[in-house]
Amino acid sequence: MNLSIAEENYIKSIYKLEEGQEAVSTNALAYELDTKPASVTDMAKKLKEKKLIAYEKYQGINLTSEGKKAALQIIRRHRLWECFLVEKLSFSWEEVHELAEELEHVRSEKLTNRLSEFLGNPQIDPHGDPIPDAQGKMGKPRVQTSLHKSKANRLEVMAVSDKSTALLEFLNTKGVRLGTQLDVIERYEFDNSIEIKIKNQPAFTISEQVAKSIMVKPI
Amino acid sequence: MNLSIAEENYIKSIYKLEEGQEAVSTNALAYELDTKPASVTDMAKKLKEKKLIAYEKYQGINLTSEGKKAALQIIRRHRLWECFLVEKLSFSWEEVHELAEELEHVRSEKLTNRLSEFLGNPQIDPHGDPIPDAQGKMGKPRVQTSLHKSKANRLEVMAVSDKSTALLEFLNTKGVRLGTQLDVIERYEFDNSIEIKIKNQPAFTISEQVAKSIMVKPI
DNA sequence: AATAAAATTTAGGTAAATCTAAATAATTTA
DNA sequence: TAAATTATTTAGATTTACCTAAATTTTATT
Ligand SMILES: [Mn+2]
Ligand SMILES: [Mn+2]
Ligand SMILES: [Mn+2]
Ligand SMILES: [Mn+2]
Repeated sequence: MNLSIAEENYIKSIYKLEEGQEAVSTNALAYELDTKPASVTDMAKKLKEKKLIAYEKYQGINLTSEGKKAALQIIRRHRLWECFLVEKLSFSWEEVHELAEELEHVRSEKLTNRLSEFLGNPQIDPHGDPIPDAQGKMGKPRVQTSLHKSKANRLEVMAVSDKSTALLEFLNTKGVRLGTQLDVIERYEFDNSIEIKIKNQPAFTISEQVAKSIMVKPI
Repeated sequence: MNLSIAEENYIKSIYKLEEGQEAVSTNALAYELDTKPASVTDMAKKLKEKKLIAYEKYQGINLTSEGKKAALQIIRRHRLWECFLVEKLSFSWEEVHELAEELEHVRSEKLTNRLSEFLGNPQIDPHGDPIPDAQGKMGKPRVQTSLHKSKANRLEVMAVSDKSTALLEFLNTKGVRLGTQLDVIERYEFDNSIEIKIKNQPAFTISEQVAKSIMVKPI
């Protein structure tokens, strides 16, 4: 199955949006890919033709097992390149997503596997996301609780689900990175903002949106 | 100037074919890019519009200085990725050209310069070709003599100008690599084949075509 | 259940990068 | 130099991946 770059980007986005949901809507996919719903409908027909998705008019989209396999390969490449950029080329975690967005489209199993080996077969990427292995098997995300939902108050940062440069830069300035331990000082009901504190640093408040992006586990 | 992948491939090929020639012909470029002359004419109009080439109907193509600058950036990326693949991921010299053909299109100066640094700012790639620096300055190829033209008989292999997998694999089996020293045993006039010998190995004969691809310097 | 609103699809484009076949220009050969 | 050959360009399609505007279907709201 030879996929174009556009097709790969669709497959990857469908995989991401499918998580938890029963089907991916045309509008959601258009928003995720920064394109128009009409374009999504066009592509849906093509991907159905290629048996990568299940799709019926007005019924939303699901990956077939073929499609899932393809998605996992793309995600594997994306996350390995992110590791490479951070660990070997000293990029910061907010810089690597965009570059990996292009590097992920170089389709060579040999390259992918050699890269993985070169990096010591890493299990998680710079944002805390698990990396599928050569067979496409991916460890469950180690945490499924966001700081927003978490009940506990002594927490460790395990992953960041929003990869936007702006958010990751914000977290940099606040000293929040993977492995950071923090205490919840206060949860404000009226806007769901949270005041948190990292040892030896002044406390600060984050919005609901930020709290939803920070994945944590209780210490 | 934002170039598409197709435009970058054209620019790179024009740069390559321009060497020595006064202008690049439509047919030569079509052959190099494995496309049709009519497509080349179309693209020539577009690249002229973008001021990357000088082009008049029936007069052939030349890069402008803008175009040359672009070409050198692409070549820099191509050759740095080839180095990476060979030196860090243990690829063999015949495997890297195709992969670099894709990796070269990831346009990020920061990535390119970090990669160069990571590799120790290499000056030549795995095929013996010089790597342009960040400013686009490239050392003259260290040798311009092919084994075919060379007069001397004790020679060192400095580069291989044909990057086809088949030729490079052939050279592997014969023990010819960068730095290999060899003696010319005999030059056969009737077909321009050459019998050569590498120390401690049986002599063997190469065709004119192969001899033209091996760049050498006298020891 | 009827109507309004929202989501999705269809119809009919466009732009990029190709192609084939035909026309034209340049070059070579006789 | 006229004819033949070769090189190049033009004309007219095709495919991919988009788009806008209009039509249709689904879902939510009276
Ligand atoms: Mn991508
Ligand atoms: Mn990531
Ligand atoms: Mn290329
Ligand atoms: Mn090379």
